Amino acid sequence: MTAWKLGKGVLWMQNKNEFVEQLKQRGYKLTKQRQAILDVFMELERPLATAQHIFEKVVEINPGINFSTVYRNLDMLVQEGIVRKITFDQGAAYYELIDGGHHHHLICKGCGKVQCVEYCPLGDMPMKEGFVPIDHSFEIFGFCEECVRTKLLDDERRRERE
Amino acid sequence: MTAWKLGKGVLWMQNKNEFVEQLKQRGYKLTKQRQAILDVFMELERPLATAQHIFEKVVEINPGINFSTVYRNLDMLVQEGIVRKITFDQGAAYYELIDGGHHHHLICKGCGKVQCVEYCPLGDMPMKEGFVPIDHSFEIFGFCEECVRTKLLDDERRRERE
DNA sequence: GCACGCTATGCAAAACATTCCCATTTTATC
DNA sequence: GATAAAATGGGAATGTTTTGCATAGCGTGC
Repeated sequence: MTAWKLGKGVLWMQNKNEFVEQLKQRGYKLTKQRQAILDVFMELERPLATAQHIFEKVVEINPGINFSTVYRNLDMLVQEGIVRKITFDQGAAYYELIDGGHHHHLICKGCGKVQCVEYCPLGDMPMKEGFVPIDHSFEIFGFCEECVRTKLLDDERRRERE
Repeated sequence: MTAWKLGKGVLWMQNKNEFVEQLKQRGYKLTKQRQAILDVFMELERPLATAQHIFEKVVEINPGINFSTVYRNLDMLVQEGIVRKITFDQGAAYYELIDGGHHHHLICKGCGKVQCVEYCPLGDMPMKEGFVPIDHSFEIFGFCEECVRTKLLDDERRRERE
């Protein structure tokens, strides 16, 4: 239901209103900053974004917004189950909208491209007796088709040189 | 083959020598600091440890060691395929010995206890055409048996109070 | 429309993990 | 023991995230 999945403008706004209603009902105030952050999430061209990335986008809509505000609202959105926070490298955390769909990611070590996969391992996994799973992470790192081609070419050139 | 898995003292040292040989062969020098770090890894009581945790343990063996040295050697061990680095929360990264076995983790959100699971989802997952997987992460968060009991009791008490 | 209470924001500083630089020390080799 | 190369210690720098506090802005009741 976000840009990179459906690309249907109408739905976004519908969803934004839903979100706004949810937030109001839970006692949150609707500030310009929050709206800007939600807007940015709705229009992300890639599934995952860092706080930095989101901040940069939000600044375009609402110049003068502070980084703390972005972080505070990201935390809030995570708390409220609207956004998922995932970390897979030592650097910055990534955030993504939870728009009904649960999915995992193929992450290219070459170009950084992220693709979503529908398969979820939790069903196939024999759960340990007594352990109650709440959440899980599953990310696959490797090389996408284009990068494999590039890499193979590079390796070939390197061998020629040596 | 580490303490928390087999608990057989003899094996550790055997393995340490193996490691040391491997490192020497690859052109690394055997410093006191490196030995201390390896020793610490062999004796970890839990599978996952942060750089901070490792540093603290190493200091006991080799006081005066610097944090940079620990980080540099952790990087080296990861590079050489002796240690795996995993990140699942925004804080510090975790390190674990790769002692032949590939496994994933059940991480308790209550007490922080980490249990290893042998199941690996990569085989069951239909891989996207053209993508070449190199590495992956799969961590399950939830509550362990003890914490579930505690949590259930807590919830009960809370309901009684309200 | 206005005042009020509470929440959210901006700002600056702190906290934290990690990396980098460089002078000095240590290791392996001869 | 001398030497070259590699590793270390120390401290500063970096990048991300959190925090405290004064001020501003939102939503509610009048």
